[in-house]
Amino acid sequence: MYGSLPTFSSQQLAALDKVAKWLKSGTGDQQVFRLFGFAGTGKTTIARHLAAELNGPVVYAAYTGKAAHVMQQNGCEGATTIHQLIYSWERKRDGSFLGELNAESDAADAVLIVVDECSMVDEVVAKDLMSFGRPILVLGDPAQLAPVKGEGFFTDAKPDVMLTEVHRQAKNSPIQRLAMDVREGRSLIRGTYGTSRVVVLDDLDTEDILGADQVIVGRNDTRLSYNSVIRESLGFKSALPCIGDRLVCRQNDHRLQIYNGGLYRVIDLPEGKSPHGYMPLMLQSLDHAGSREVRVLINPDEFLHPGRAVEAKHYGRTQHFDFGYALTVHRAQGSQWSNVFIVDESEVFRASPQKWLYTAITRAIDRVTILV
DNA sequence: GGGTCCAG
Repeated sequence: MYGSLPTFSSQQLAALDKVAKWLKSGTGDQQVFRLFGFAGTGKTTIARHLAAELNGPVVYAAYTGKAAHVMQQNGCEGATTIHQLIYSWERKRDGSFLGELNAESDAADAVLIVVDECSMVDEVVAKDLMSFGRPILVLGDPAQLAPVKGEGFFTDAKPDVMLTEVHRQAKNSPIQRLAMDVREGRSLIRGTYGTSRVVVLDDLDTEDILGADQVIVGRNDTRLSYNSVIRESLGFKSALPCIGDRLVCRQNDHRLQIYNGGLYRVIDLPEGKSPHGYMPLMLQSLDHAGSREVRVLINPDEFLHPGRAVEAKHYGRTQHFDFGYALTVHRAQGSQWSNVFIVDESEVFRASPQKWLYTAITRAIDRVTILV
């Protein structure tokens, strides 16, 4: 198997060594091992490599469906949401769901549980996961956004290992430097940094926005207005999804294997009647090339009246999407794109503006344009 | 004052 060994840096090798030592002898005293690192430092690669050497089942999980899906893409077999892993769900009379800890969970006899994007995990879920008494390796970036309510339970304590060398972008790339500036509290200065730019409205060209692989904003209001403006520029006339439109999924559907945060292109509007005026769409995933098409059913009302509450009986029968040209940083967390356009709304997030902007910038691999 | 997540 040596042929398939990834090339590790000395920092990564030291991390591997520490985690391996913990696994070998330390998990009785210390249930949780915190392997932290800035975005793109190779945390999952290390975890997967260690898992391959273990005798016994390793389970992979993340808080969000999207993060679990990204784990799968990175070779973490069977990665799932923590909710799917440890709870069993019962439907109550009013249509809501009651989750109970599932004693039969695969977590109960795992030799190791690996949790990615752990900055999003809150205290309740973290403690439920720990109640199985199995060793947990948590991966995360303490500089990224915490859950909306409360603190990140795992990122609230000191890391056991902190990876600092970024491999996602080229070393000392402009993106890395901009991200570091923000992380360390310096403010961004208007100008050009390689192919990346920090701009004000006057510097802006439509192509900066339309040419980006993803637009990232802070507020939902901004997201909706960017979505409309971009759709208008692209020539879409209808308020409903059209062939060629870019959509983001808003709720996991494990049966259809679509996940919240997943991006899709509308490739067909199949003819045919659906009950209640539901609208069938044929979609192609934009997150990985060559994936199969998926047929979903949407409720047009969710597009015609965004923000209006949807009746429960309708909700369960359809899938839930929104236009995906612009995303909030909160929903873009865990994803990455080559060329990202950011509308800097960090000042709105008063508790942690630098975490907001850092998370936004580190979504970009090759190029970022930041409108300040 | 602003952002989200999970469950069939």
